[in-house]
Amino acid sequence: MGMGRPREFDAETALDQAMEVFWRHGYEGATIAQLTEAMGINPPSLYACFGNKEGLLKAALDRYTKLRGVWMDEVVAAPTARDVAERMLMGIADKQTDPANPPGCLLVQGGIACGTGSENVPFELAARRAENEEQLRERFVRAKAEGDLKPSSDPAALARYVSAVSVGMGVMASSGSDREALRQVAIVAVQAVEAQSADRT
Amino acid sequence: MGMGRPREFDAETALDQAMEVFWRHGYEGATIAQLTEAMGINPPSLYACFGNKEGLLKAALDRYTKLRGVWMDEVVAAPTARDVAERMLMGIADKQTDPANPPGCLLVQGGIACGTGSENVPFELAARRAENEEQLRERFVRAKAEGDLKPSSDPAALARYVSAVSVGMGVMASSGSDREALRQVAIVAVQAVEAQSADRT
DNA sequence: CCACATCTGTAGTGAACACTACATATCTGG
DNA sequence: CCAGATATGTAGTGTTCACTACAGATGTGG
Repeated sequence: MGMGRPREFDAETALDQAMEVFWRHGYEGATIAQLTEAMGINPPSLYACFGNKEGLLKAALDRYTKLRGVWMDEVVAAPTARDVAERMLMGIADKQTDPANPPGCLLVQGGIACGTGSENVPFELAARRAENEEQLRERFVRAKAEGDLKPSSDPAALARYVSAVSVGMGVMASSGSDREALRQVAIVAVQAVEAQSADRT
Repeated sequence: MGMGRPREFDAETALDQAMEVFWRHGYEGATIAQLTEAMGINPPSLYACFGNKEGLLKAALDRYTKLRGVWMDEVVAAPTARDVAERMLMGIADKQTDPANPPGCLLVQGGIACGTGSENVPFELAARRAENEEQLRERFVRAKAEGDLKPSSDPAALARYVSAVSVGMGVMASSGSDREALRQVAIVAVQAVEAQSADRT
């Protein structure tokens, strides 16, 4: 029994191309024709490898969040809650306006609303965003335990807040806001975290 | 020359129904079949009255922003910049989780990304959001002139910030966050505006 | 070199979509 | 009551979509 004809394309490279298409056009806005052209393959290869359009999206999301996870680890490694927020939001301002990628964030741009048959795509994206928020929350819980955040502060609320600002910045970026505008938002946003921080002595 | 057969449906009532469909499913997710059913009319009546799907969206947006404008006037009537931000963000937390409407905000839920032939829809939505931001900006400029905001503050950046938080809350609401979660975000967010406010003497 | 398994390209499939032709119905002005 | 004008309901139109049948190509194990 032979092992069959080998695949002629690299799955990860193809995924990167697919990710960019979803990122730029959203889940429903991206067509199979656009995806296959960007990936340099034909539809049967796509379906053999990823199952269907939603399977391809999930694979692209896995890749996106994996790359993103490395960066998030650096973010939460900042010494204080305030620095975590600053590193996160200023980093997002830069990343979401990086000309190497489509503007905004795949987890937002990918789809807030979808039509019949794709209703679970928005929830899939929300679940990925929730992972980021959870990582922030744990970091802020630690910050509170360390006395970095005030005893009156609410780590979960802070994490939700930073996450909400990130998402808002993503929408702004996708609709044309430039890097400077996003940085201004980040700078203001950090001050709310600063207000929850214990005084330096 | 007669005036023709009169319309059998009320345009504003029909628009309210269409608005809800766009709000819940987004521009591309909403189908003409869903829209006509919700509006209680048939496709030819829709096209005779609104031109096409995009014309219907714009009419629905006009109605949405008109209703919203009344509320925004109340928001900017608050005595201080901090109170403006609080009234705005706490109000949004409530409005975006009002069971009488779909969750989130039509200006966000309507469409962040759209496919071929609808690329201008996201920009149309962004333009409407920009109107809100401009109204906030003018209010914050006044607050700075009145000494309510610190001389070092940047009214435009503050307005962008509040607008960004609003959008982020809209995305959260549409993906299942409850009222309490949004209120927590609002409470934290207001503290950034407070940090830009002059000390009360 | 042959049986078999997997991939690839061509060329479609049925379904859903936005939109409309057309006949009919209901109004106004004369 | 008639002519013109506009609205309505039925029943489509062509297009685009995600997805796939099929035949040929390319590999492995015996």
